[in-house]
Amino acid sequence: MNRDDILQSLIADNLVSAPDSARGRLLREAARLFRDKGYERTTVRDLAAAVGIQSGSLFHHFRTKEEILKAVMVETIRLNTAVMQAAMDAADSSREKLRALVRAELESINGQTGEAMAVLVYEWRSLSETSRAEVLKLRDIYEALWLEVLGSLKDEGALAADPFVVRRMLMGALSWTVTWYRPERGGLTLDGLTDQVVAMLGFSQS
Amino acid sequence: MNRDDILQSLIADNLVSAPDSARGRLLREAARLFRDKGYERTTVRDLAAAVGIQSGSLFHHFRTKEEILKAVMVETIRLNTAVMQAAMDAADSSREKLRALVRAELESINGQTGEAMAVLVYEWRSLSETSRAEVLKLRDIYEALWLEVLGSLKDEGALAADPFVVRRMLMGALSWTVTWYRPERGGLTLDGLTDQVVAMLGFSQS
DNA sequence: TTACAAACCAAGCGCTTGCTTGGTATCGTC
DNA sequence: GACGATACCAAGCAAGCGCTTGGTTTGTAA
Repeated sequence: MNRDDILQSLIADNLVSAPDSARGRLLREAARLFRDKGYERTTVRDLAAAVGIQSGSLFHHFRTKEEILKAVMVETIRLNTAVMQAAMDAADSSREKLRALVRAELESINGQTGEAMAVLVYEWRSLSETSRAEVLKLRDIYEALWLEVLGSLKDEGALAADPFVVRRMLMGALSWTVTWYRPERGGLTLDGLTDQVVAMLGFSQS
Repeated sequence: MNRDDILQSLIADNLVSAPDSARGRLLREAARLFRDKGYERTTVRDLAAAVGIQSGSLFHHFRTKEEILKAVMVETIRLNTAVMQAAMDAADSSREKLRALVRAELESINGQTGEAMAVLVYEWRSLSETSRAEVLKLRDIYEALWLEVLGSLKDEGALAADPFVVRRMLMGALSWTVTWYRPERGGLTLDGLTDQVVAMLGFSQS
């Protein structure tokens, strides 16, 4: 099951919006604007202009501006959790599973969902208390995948540090790539970057 | 030369403001507010109230709100560059230097300058183009320290991955600790966390 | 063709924002 | 004790903000 099949299945279950729907297009533009200018600096007029409607018309689709931010985050987490689950299932050994997770997360961050992932990392403070709790709950599922694999590696003696700490460190390190990694202008491919991360952790390549 | 001596010397050179001066107190409160609510969500009225003056009076000390943000960032970088330089100089081997840098950066992020460090990481988008260039230039000096040590480790065969990539990954990982590391409620001390990071990189403790 | 809901527009309201202005204490200095 | 600089207050302005409103167009299905 590849990335596109997963997306289609999530769309069918109404868990994420189709990219070519009105809602999907707005969320994509919103993610881009939120990442580039920040949530607060992005006005509802900016958002409306990006999809070619009047600012007031936005509120036919979403009740508040914050609801747009929340939707960007929720749909992104849903998609990426599913993608990473699939990537993990496809791998056999713990080492390969780790590599698959790293690779998948780098792809999420630096690929098509990159804008939304950056929003997820940098704009959580702009969420209301209740929305934040909702998003955090979804992220816990995501997090559990990592802890499972890192726990196995620890048990196998392949990992020296604490799985919990390593997961957090990796999350920071991988998220941060969005600020500097530019695959288009530079020799380092996504696979190459994955190799570097795995090597950094002291795992030789499989 | 300890942290306090370094601070005093920087104050004497007018490179950072004294913590008990009017300017210093404002910058400290600003860092706290910017971290907690974000730069955009923090109003000049919030800032003024935090130091007990009227909002208009702020503009006697700073020309614009953005100048406050920039000052927070610039002074923080100056202090931390000096602290890390000292930490590095005090260590002998490359491995010890790396440990000293990790430990010093974790202390910057999770200690007294933690609020300002978080601002540095999360609020750079709120800077104007020109201010951003200025701040980035200062950060390059900071960055060079790391590359020096990581380069040595690579030459010694102690590091498998590319120093440049490792530095970026470490920067992300260490910065990210600000979102989850809570020394006050949990067994992990700063030294313990430093151990974990060094272990994660495959270096045994010295 | 009719009926009705979804999608959108044009206009603007009420409020908050960063910042300005004119004036007033407070202070060290000669 | 007069003076100038520094630090501050009280009031408010112009602009921009999220969001509302009343009405019009578009799409869909009987």
